Amino acid sequence: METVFITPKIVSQKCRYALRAIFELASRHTAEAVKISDIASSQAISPRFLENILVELKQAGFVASKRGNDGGYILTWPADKLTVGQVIAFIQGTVKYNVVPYGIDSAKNGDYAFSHLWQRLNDSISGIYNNTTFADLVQEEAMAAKDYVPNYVI
Amino acid sequence: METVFITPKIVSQKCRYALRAIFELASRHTAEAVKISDIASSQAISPRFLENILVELKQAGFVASKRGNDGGYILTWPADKLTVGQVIAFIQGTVKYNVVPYGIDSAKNGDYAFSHLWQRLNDSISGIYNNTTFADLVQEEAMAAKDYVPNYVI
DNA sequence: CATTATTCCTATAGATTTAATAGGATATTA
DNA sequence: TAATATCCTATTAAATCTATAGGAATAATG
Repeated sequence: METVFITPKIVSQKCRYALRAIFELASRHTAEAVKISDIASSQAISPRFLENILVELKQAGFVASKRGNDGGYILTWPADKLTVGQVIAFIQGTVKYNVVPYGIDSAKNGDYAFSHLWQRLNDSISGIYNNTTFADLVQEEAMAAKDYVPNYVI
Repeated sequence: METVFITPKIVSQKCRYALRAIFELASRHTAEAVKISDIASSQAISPRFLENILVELKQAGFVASKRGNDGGYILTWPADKLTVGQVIAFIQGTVKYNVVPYGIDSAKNGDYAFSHLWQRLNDSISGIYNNTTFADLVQEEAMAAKDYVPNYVI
């Protein structure tokens, strides 16, 4: 039940909230806008903090908003086309790294070996991020929560 | 030459210094103790900062030290038995995570799907960390720097 | 048109983490 | 005993992260 993670905080709290918010929108297969307060309460996020996050997600084009009485947020992407990697990269940003090419004397002892290690690590993480869509997550959650009924043909 | 990493600071500066210090010890195939100042200059690390790091690495048992005039540090592990994962876990610490088991209604919508995602991510990262030894890194660096001559049998 | 409910924008505060420095104690060798 | 190096503890400066807050803009409703 308890797993030890070798990598603390690979994804920030803010980023996890962003993912949860989009997940929440994706899991409600409705055309109606969902209010911040609804997302906040069902995902246990501070409403005021979530507000800022949603504004950012809107500026990135992941969600659209409607103001006023029946306001709220909707997902602008099809859930099976939006990956967690896109959201994570937007919220946490990316880092540019110099990868030392093979066959060249590197400046410091270890530059090549370590840059290659970090690159392999990055490729592995990116592979997971970019191949996980919100549709995947929603489907997985539905199956786990047992409210998934497979399409048997009788 | 420049690669974009989706995960900023997956390994802290301090941790990278620790890895570099051990790499430096591993790459010098000598029984003599290596001084902090030597490691610091060849790896471009602040000597005073490195000092603290090496004391920690000693307490973890990765290195041993000798004080006084001919003092310095030596590696206590065989380089092909020590992985980067062991060092990273010690320096950065680990995080315990609740993994929601399959088939149970989770407390919040998404708990299962996300905990599974984080677990896959952790497994992937751990796989790389725990299968990369310092001997691997030293060999890779030697090949890249072109001072590696393969053992051709003529 | 006023009211109400909602998102939007900007600023800021508090806490934590990280990176680095510093002083002096301790040990080893010559 | 002098010189050189590691050892231990404390501290600081900067950056980052999390969260809160005030008030502006917008939309629906009666």
